[in-house]
Amino acid sequence: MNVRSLAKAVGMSHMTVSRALNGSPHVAPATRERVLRLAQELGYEIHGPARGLATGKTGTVGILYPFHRLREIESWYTAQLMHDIRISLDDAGLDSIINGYDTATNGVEDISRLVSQRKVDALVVIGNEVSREALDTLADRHIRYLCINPPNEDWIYGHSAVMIDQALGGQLAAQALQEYGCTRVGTLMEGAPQFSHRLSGFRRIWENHLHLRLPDGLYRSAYQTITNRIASGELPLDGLFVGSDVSALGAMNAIQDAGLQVPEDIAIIGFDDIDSASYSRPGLTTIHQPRSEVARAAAEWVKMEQSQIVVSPPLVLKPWLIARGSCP
Amino acid sequence: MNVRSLAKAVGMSHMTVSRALNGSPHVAPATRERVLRLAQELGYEIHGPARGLATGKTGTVGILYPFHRLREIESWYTAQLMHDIRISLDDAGLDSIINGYDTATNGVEDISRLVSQRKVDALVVIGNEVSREALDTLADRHIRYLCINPPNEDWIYGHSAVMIDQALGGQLAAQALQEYGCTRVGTLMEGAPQFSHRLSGFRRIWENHLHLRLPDGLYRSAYQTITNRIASGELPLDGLFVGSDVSALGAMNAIQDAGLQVPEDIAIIGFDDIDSASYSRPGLTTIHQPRSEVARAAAEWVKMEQSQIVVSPPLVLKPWLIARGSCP
DNA sequence: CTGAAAGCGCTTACAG
DNA sequence: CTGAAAGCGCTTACAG
Repeated sequence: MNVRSLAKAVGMSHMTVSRALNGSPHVAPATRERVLRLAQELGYEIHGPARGLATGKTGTVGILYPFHRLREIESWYTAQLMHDIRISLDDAGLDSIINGYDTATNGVEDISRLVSQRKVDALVVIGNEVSREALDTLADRHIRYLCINPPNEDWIYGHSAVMIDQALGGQLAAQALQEYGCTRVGTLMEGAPQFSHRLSGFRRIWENHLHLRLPDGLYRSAYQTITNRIASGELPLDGLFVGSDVSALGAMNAIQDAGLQVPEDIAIIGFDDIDSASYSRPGLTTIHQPRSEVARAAAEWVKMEQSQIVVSPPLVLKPWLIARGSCP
Repeated sequence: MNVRSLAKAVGMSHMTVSRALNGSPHVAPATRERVLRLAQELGYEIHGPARGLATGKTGTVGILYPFHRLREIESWYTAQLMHDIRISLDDAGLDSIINGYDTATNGVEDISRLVSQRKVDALVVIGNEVSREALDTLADRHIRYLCINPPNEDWIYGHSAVMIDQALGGQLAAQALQEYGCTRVGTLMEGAPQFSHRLSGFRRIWENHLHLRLPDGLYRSAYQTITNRIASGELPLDGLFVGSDVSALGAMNAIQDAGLQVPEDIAIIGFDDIDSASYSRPGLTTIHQPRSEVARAAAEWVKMEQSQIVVSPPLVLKPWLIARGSCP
């Protein structure tokens, strides 16, 4: 069943059928009606690749996230964010090819392949791990892309992006620990760029604090780091700001398993507000990243971008604090 | 840059170039070399839709999961399973379009659209929520599909499927509670088919038990149900088998928030073995579903299916118990 | 081992 | 408002 056989069934040329199917204004309303009804009855569905070949549009968007296959997708925040973006795109009538990119090589080929092969019309690139070179190359090749939560560096202002004010998030956490009456605070997080920004915001309030650096974002690394510190008596803190909720849960469990009380002995604040932040006991006080707003903005951009190439100025969204039991 | 311009650069017809690119044996090795090198240098990438139109293959697989947009993707198990499947397909050189299907309407159109539009070559349909009618229609239309964790009904044996022995999982949980010395046990889960099977396995060991039915798989429903029971003094149990880890975490928190001890007062066993089962305190004893094996089997099937349509007999994998602190 | 022809199912641009 | 021609970039036959 293709346009030609459908046209024969309707009794007109395949061009009229094509126009009717695509909602062209140059079709008599009665004609359109008949075409649509018969298409429905005969179960006609347009052939995507054929349309794609003729128009250059696929109706599909690529969603790329860090960590090709290097490690488990341990970041629930990313998983949930991708889901939100996919739903938003779906509402806009677009399908999503989801893929990972390798943060070790950060190869541009890896990232641009789906567009080069014309499997997608545009790219939504998630994560701080994307390199400036990769983005510049995408721009040079006139590839349509939107960065979600990209590096908060100055050069990002030349690219389309939706991002969260990471420094503000860190500052909110710092202010909260201050208000809770903490006197000796620490920070625990990876060294990647977004964490540096969270940290710099934190330092606007607390100039002096113990900083512990994590090798990665895994639960067990945070657990181990804190356990070791406590064992060697080197955790003289009453407040701890952790760079992600998963790490914060690891830290909180380590503290409790060592016989200390949260928040009585140490108050904890995480970052992300993933679902399980509310499943722990005590619940995890954390900095909420507005996921659905980000997703909505991404879908908006894709829709706009379909009519014209736009490099909109980066959209910066504000995070906020969610208070739960891990702080007094 | 298309095959023709590449052919001109190489100095031969576009057909030879096409053959070289596709690894046809009917090309002189030296010729192939030159073509591949120049393709690389000039940054030639094949045009996916064009190849798709000519061959009928897209190199893309659709992964469908339940709950189109009806509710949050609260099932981490499903999220992680999809990720595993995507990685396996990626290893096989296939891209993945990820989409949801609506379990309320269970419309076949909803599920078959990607294939009808030729956006994907095959479908991996996840979940117990798919209807027999939907699967039969897929078969009638000669659509290639594989069910992951489909209903454990007899009729599923006419379809390609990879599934987990749900009843065995329930039985393992029952045996464990028995070995731990529990005397009055209960079960807590939704009414959907896979849960019925888990329950039937459980009943092979325990004929008498309190059964509590959940309206859905959300954390808060389990939390609320248990909290209400305890408040009204109607939870005379020392062992509880919960149909999913998310619900089990809700139940465990409700029990602990009510001042009872896990596992001293009540032992708890969940189902799925999601990441956060090991983040809770105590850790959650649970039935492990072999996710990566399922993912690997799915990728195998897609590869086989590319050469021929096969309705392989359903593959049934065995779950096993993971002991953590929520049982004595 | 290599090439000229025809076609996959659509749409854009040009006629009427 | 409707139609005949040409083309999107590839590949599958069919020739040599």
